[in-house]
Amino acid sequence: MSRQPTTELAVLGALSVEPMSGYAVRADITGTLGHFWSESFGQIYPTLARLEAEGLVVRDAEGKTSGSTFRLTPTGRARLVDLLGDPIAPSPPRNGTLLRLFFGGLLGADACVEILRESRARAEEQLAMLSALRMELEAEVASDPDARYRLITVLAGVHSARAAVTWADESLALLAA
Amino acid sequence: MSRQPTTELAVLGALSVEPMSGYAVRADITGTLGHFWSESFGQIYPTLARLEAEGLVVRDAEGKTSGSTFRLTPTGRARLVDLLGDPIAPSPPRNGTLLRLFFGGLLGADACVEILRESRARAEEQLAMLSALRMELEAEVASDPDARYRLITVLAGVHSARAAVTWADESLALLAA
DNA sequence: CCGAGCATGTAACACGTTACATGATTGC
DNA sequence: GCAATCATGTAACGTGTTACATGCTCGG
Repeated sequence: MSRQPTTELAVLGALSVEPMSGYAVRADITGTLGHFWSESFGQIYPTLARLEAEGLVVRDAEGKTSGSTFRLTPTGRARLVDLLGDPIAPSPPRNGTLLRLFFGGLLGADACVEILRESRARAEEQLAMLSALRMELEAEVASDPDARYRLITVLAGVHSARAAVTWADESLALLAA
Repeated sequence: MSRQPTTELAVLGALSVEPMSGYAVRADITGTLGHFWSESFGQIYPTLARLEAEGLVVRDAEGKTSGSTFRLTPTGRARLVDLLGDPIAPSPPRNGTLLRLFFGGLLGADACVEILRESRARAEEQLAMLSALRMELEAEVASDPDARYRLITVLAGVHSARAAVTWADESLALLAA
């Protein structure tokens, strides 16, 4: 495996919006990309250090008061565009819920019903949250065409959550029959 | 992290259907659970060795002719049911395609359209494959009620693929506007 | 006899999380 | 003053993949 710079991509992407501290990068990623991406500090700080060493970001140290602010260099921005151009190998699927349901015969119908109900509830929550986000973004698109890209990622979540709800319902009906 | 025995679960599950070699376990997982699970040899063989040491599986060595066959012991089966009972922590989401699209403004609309078209094509393929599987399983359910559980996992894939197709279409329309 | 597929395993590596350690700043 | 949050980092660990090494068997 010739190295898959997904964390690097996420970090550079976050910094492309505006310069910020490592801590803020993490907050930004959990907040804004939260429904389809995640990073931990243990990844972010080493990555930032490496990016700094490679000249893709610079650190504006503000004395010793608060932490430093990382800013994308022109090289860094170019690198980001490069990375966005490369296709990302899809990660092998690993869905623990489906794995359990597949062997549902050993577990019993009641337990499976429970699993499905939980899945449905989680999906419904997601759906509500993302639907709200979707409306916000749809309003934003009028003034900022680039908001469409953010809207697209939210739409993916909406469709996926909706599918999960109808799947759970259909499956529950199947087990009830 | 108190250890997440997902591989163990998958291996025990595969062996619960019928005894087989490690090689066959891998083939079974890629074939039958392929659309929502994956394991590599590097995981399977060490796991089998450990399970054997713990007395959860036994190895029926057939001389030196072909490889050995692994069989679930009663303890192993009990352990499988145990594992199926435990809730599985959902893995943090990491969707590379959405990550790229989120920063689509830097990449350009044409490239994003290309990404969406590819996603759509992949989803359509999946949909065709799983729809066929679905029909097979629906026929099977009449004679074997336990086939419902396998059907449920296929339905999940069908719904998810369908959602992916409509999402891609909607997003393409958004970028065309 | 030779190549394809069956079969088993190991070693190196990549990736990611959790837990820990440490300290500054800010609002109550 | 104290708690919460901002901020930076490291170390240990778990988990998973890829690549390599090795040998058998069976059909053509």
